[in-house]
Amino acid sequence: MRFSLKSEYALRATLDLALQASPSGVARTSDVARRTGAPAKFLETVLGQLRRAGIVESERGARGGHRLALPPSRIRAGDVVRAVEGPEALSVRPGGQRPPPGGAVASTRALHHLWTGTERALTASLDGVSLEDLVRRVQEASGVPDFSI
Amino acid sequence: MRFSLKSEYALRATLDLALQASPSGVARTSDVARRTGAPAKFLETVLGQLRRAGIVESERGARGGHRLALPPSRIRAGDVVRAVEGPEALSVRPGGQRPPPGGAVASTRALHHLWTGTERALTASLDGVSLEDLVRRVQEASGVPDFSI
DNA sequence: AGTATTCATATCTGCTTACTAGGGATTAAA
DNA sequence: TTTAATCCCTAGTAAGCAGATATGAATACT
Repeated sequence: MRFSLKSEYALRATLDLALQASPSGVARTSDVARRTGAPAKFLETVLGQLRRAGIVESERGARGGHRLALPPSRIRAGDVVRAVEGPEALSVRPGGQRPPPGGAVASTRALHHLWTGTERALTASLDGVSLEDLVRRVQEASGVPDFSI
Repeated sequence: MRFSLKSEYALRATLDLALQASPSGVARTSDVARRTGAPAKFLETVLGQLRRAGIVESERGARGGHRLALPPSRIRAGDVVRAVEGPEALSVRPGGQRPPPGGAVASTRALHHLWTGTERALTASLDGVSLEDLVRRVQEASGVPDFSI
């Protein structure tokens, strides 16, 4: 049930762009890659997905790069994850949209609620945190060691 | 981020055993398989994992089969999932136990909180529902069509 | 023109999921 | 003793996903 590293890279990258925060400036993929620890070539495709999702925007050519397309307060962690993992990223229900096998109607229906509740909990957790919240966390953490982990 | 069908089968199977509820009786794997829609041979290994986890117990030989090893009120959905998927089943943090790449310390730490909170939400959701709750749901559902889906 | 950068697509290796198949050993009821 | 069942192990397979890597085209600054 792990999220993929791709989600982690996407979150680190958007958080990195939020922290750089030169308002009109863009950051090169290679720099973001270095700062976030993501493989540069892999991050390139990740940033492409984020762009097509409208979360970042890019400038091409020499001096090109990426910047956030929205204020950090309007980008939720869930948005970033869905952008790179697809709209079903937060669906936990096993087997996808497969129809339940004939005999198991009653128990399948009872379990339906379980999965729905789980999905809601997951969504609430990731959509309850914005990039702005994460930026604040990073700023609070610098200088003040965090022992609450 | 889906749970595997194995988890679904394990939950259907334990729920099935809870519903059969002939107190000292056991149910054959083939019968459970038929009622839950799980492939019989696959379910055999699933029930083996549940037995080794202490959630079901078995009797061998003719007239053998499985029954719950605990009262339904003491078996949580999360227990069943962990039994078949391993103790890390509810960890969502990407990349497993890999140490964070050097450059990304600040953002990695901020994201650590995000994943921890998400994990807590997931765990709370699955450990907040017992087999007894699910049995009640099934019983309420029989006769009373459920439109809250 | 030359260089730096993003953009698009394709490819690759290894791992996991969800099975299917088969068979031998053990246990217990009839 | 026969039969019915769990237990345990091996093996294989088709499909998809994870985590990259490769190549080249398009674009823009100098």
